[in-house]
Amino acid sequence: MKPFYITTPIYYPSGNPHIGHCYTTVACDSIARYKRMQGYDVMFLTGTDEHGLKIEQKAAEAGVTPKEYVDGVVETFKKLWSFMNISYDRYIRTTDDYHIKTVQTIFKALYDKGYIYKGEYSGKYCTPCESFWTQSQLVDGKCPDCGREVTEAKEEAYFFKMAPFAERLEKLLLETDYLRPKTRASELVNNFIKPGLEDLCVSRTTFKWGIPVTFDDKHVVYVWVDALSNYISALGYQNDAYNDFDKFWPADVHMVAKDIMRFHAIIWPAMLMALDLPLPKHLAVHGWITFNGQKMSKSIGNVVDPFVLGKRYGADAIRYHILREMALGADSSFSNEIMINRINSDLANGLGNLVSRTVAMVIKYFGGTLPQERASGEFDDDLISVASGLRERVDEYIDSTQLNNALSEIFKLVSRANKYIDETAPWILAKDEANKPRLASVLYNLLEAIRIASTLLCPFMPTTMPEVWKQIGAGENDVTYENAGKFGVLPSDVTVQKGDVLFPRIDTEKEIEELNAIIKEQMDKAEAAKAPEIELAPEISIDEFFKTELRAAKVKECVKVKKSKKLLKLQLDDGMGGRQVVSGIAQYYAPEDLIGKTVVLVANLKPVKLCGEESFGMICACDLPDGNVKVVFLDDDVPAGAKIR
RNA sequence: CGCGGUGUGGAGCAGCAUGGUAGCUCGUCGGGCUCAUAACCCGAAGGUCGUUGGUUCAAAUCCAGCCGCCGCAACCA
Repeated sequence: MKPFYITTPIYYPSGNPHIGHCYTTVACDSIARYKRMQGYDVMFLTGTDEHGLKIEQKAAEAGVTPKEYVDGVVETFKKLWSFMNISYDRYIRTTDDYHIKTVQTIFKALYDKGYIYKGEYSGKYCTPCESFWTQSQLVDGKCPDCGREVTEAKEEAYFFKMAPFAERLEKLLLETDYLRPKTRASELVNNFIKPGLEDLCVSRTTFKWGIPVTFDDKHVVYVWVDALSNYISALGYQNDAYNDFDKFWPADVHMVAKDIMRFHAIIWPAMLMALDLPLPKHLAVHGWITFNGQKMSKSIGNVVDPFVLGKRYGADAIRYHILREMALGADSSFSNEIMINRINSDLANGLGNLVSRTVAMVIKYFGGTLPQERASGEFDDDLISVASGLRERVDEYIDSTQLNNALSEIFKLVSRANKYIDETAPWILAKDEANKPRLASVLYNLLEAIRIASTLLCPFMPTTMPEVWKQIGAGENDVTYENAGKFGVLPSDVTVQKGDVLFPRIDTEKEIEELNAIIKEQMDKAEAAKAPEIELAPEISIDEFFKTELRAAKVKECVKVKKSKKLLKLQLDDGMGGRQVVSGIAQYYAPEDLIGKTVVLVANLKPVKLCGEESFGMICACDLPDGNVKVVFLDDDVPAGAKIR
């Protein structure tokens, strides 16, 4: 049997899984099931990436050890996967012993080969939090966690050399079909490879919740080497837990969402190159599921809980919806309306109703068992050709990871079958005993179309399709991949069975109302949860306050900084000869809104250069809860330069 | 002039590497049918394919400029 290896990313369990995790996993699951059906020996891997500072902190907040904390979240992930009927073959946790062993071995090997070296990591450091932050992580130039001052600091760290792989990476991205869709390849090359790849910091000394570096116990392995290696450690690379590496590596498909594309398109291949291992065949990148056009975010509270939806409409309906809506690469917008419409029109009205009316007719006209006599007729050929060519077309879409198109192709057959009923009008045939052979033929053809469609749909909706088979009288041997390519497989005296409604039609208005109520409740909760999080910065003395010199200033001129989206350049009359300030408020104020206004200037701030423009100080503004920003305006009779205290 | 994507009937999308009657799903309206989950089938309305100019017998499709939106990079409110 030919091997087939497919992976989801390992998810970061800093919170519970949402519909986005669900999408990647369901997509991989459908491909894995399809490949198994085709006869491949499939390895489908998913798991969790359990180390890092954030987990350490989350655990501390909850008052448990990091391991206890992740154990809990992992439980929830596994519950969801079982609920969504995910058929993973292996679940890797980066806290598993064998994975730790592999990571340590890899780290050492890269060090011995000279690809990892000891250097210094410099950045902004918050002493109380013992954390390094990058410039962009800082909030108001302060520690994003505690709001205190950060200092320029250096720490010892290990680095992974990226430069040696630049050329090969560029080729991989531009000249092979590794990246799917390929449209983003040039973006990656232009932004990261051409300017020169920076060496990657691969160890930390500032937190402990990670895999120790064997030859330097101050250090733990930082995310890259730890997390990405899961794809090979899970096969037993450099460990004794499994022995599947030779069989399954290189992977056929790594599927990831676009936010971690970079790591899988650049860092992971570079690591493999350094280890002299073959590269994975494909990296399939999908977009985000946006909610009513907005990015889903826990803080907004619009995160869609797959449990809630699944319980209402069934796991298969959710699986179908997200797979059918999501095109490779592009974002897809999720809304309750779209989902309910989709479920109603495709599953209830299309497929479910087709099965229901066909089975009902076999029972009504033949007591449930078709007679042997047949008569073919008009319209048969077209239906049969659509049905028997379907498997081949679906295969192609699966192999290019276009699941939405695969589904749409299958539903063309469903539509064709519904039309065939109208064309042949079985209820009229039934009126004349002489037409019984023709009638039997029509119904048989319908059952066959349903058999083929449902066989090919089974990887996508594994719970419901067996129920379809029961109703149309298809046995286990009738619904194989092999038979999905043939017409005329069911026995000619097939017996059908009336069953439950497969996909109940959803009352759109009522459901939307109820779902909106749930969403609103969630958002309120998120809002409420936010409130207690407001923490004041540590107390300061009045002397410390006076270190900040606030002065009134008049806005004389104001223009947008061309190169940036957020910055405005202001010329201020500060009563001291004037100065230039650059302020990040272009998204909230047009330049003309500010000219002539009196604002609060922080006058003794260290000058900085932003997007090439020098800024001498800053102007004060308020953050609003909705994310908006309001500049603090003074009465216009306050003279420029007046000191504020 | 940082990099890239995108702009097609009310909504969501396909078509664009190989120019030649603008297509699909949903929605709307009209009709048909009654086997079926008020489902199914047929038909119609609705688009100067962001904008300007160019190439061409012919452009949604090729070229150039402009505008809008999105993402990455950048970015102290």
